Amino acid sequence: MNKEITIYDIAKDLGVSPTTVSRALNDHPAVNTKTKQRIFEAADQMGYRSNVFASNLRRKSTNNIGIIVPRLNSSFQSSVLAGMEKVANEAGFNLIISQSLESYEKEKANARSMFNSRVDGLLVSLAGNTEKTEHFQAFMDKGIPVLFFDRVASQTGCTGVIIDNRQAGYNATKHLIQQGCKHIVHVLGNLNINVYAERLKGYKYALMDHDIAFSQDNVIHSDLNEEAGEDIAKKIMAMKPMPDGLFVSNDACAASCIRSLKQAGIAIPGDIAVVGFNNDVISRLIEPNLTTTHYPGYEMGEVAMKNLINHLSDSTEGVLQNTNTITLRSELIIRDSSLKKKSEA
Amino acid sequence: MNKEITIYDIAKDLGVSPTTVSRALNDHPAVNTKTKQRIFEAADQMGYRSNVFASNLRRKSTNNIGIIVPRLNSSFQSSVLAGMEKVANEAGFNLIISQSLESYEKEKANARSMFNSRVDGLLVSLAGNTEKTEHFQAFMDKGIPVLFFDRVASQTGCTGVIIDNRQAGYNATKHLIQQGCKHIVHVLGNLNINVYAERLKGYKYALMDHDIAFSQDNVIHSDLNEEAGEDIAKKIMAMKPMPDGLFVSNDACAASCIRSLKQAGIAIPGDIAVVGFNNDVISRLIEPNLTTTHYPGYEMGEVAMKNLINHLSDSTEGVLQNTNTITLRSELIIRDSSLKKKSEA
DNA sequence: CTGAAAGCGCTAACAC
DNA sequence: GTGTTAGCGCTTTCAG
Repeated sequence: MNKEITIYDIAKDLGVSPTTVSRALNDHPAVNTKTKQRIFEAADQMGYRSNVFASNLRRKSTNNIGIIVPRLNSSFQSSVLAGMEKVANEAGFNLIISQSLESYEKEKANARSMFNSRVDGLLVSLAGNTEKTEHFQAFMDKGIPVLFFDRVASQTGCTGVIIDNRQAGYNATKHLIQQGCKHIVHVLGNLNINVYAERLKGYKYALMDHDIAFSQDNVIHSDLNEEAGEDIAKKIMAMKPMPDGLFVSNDACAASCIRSLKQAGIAIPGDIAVVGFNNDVISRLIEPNLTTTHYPGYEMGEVAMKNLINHLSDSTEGVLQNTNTITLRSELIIRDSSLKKKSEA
Repeated sequence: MNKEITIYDIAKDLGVSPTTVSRALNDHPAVNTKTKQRIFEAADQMGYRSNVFASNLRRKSTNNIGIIVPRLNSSFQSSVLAGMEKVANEAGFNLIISQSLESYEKEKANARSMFNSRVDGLLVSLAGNTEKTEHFQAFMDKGIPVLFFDRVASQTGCTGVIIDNRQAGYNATKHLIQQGCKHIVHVLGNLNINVYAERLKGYKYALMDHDIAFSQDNVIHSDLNEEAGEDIAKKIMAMKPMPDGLFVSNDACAASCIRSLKQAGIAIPGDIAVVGFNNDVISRLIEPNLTTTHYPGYEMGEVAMKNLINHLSDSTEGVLQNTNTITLRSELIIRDSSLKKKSEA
């Protein structure tokens, strides 16, 4: 393993001081263009690579941004990550990514590790059972920006990038009502997660605004995964007056639910109109095509990362901190799975 | 922003030397248990956090592993990442992740950046248009292990974790033949990518072994995404004797293709039997359910990461380098989309 | 425009 | 079992 070459080697070789080399390599303006040129060439030719640690150690800043997501293998989350990576990469930041697997304990451990790795900023989408956010306090105390996306913590003073889940839930429900549904079941995930809690509110409000009584019996809690779809279908078929509308907080689950219902001979949307959430690929392929809410994952990633990086590079620290919430546009996409009437909503 | 506290502070506070503190914190055996205890308590109470850079600078090793994938927002890749993250996290490594967006140039830039970040090891799934692998030479020269997964470079001496794509292609094709198909079209991606090249070989061999003539006209090159499915459907319907079998190298694309064909009134599998690849969620939801090859993404991630970490911790450097290829089991999952006969293959 | 010198916080010899 | 010392490679005053 041949030895790493340092700015000292270059300096010696060229008969200048290490300081000058350092400055040249960092494109400092106060260095003669010619000297710079020579230094760059030498560095290149000698196979020099900067030692990030020495530099970090001195500057007390990494170029690393930490990201904690509930799961990496989720189509929504991976879109978000893709958007984040693009922006970060272009701005010269590295991404350190970890997953909480929906566990508060793991999230805490990951946050700790990010903290020790001295990330310049942190982007978080909270785990399902996270209730407190003390594990991010250390970051705030040190002035390291923490920004939440999608699954946000409202208590903290941190910025969050979200969609208006309440409105989206409202719109989805209203659409079903307008299609003539009177008895609408809502399937959702952990209510601890703002996303589901808000959609539920939207669902309730929409019912209320259209004089339909809300009943806890029409709310089904679920893991919202593929397997859960079957259970949900069973539950629905077991309901005494079978519902005529179904609003599931996730496309994959809605799709698997539709499959089970169809297998049992129930017509979609004839017997039950179904609305999903996320606008996953699957919503366009299942039959009938699934009405859903377009959820801009990639853009959310871009916006969150841009915002974080702005915070970092903004010398007037804290000024932008006032931005509390950035809400992205989401949109109900109406397809066949919910169209009982020919007229669109 | 309050000052960071260091081992010196702890040392002073406790009247011991920084060395002892350092040793204690690293759980060095040659430190009195009592002293250790005291140091841990002090560290905890003073809010100490280790400075990774100083440590890295000294030790000349990070605990970072770099990962370069073609795209983050791919269901297969995100499964792989999830598997990798799990293993790495448990072993105390951080993941620095970037995407090449299928571009050789970006892959090169990302590799360079990983190199400068001094990752301890690198995991790569190659971009579509990557033909040379010189950009990883720097790693090899420095003895930094590079391990490829899924999309591997055969030329290098690096280990690769893959599935037997040729065999999988062979099995898929053979299955179609056994279902009575005589005219089978194969849809694939960039032939530059081993994965597609190998599957094509498998397809050819299967035809040959069953005395069906191979024709270039039956091979369709595609981006294999959702939109491409429609084009493919058009192309197929335009073929003079319409094919009776279709082997698409990706589920999402196969599914969208099935949808288009069905819309045009073509019966699946009656008129055309279809086989996909990947065992994506979608294969279980499309109608008819899609015959496909189970592609163990999560396991691939786990295996690749475990292997890399073994390389790293193995003091007998290079010994395990001899492992050239690790092949995971993949398996044809037969569903309705290809079942022309009642008897299974 | 350039350089000398100090130090970021940690660890690894080497001593005791 | 503990301490002394030196130095990892860089950046940053401060002084020319």
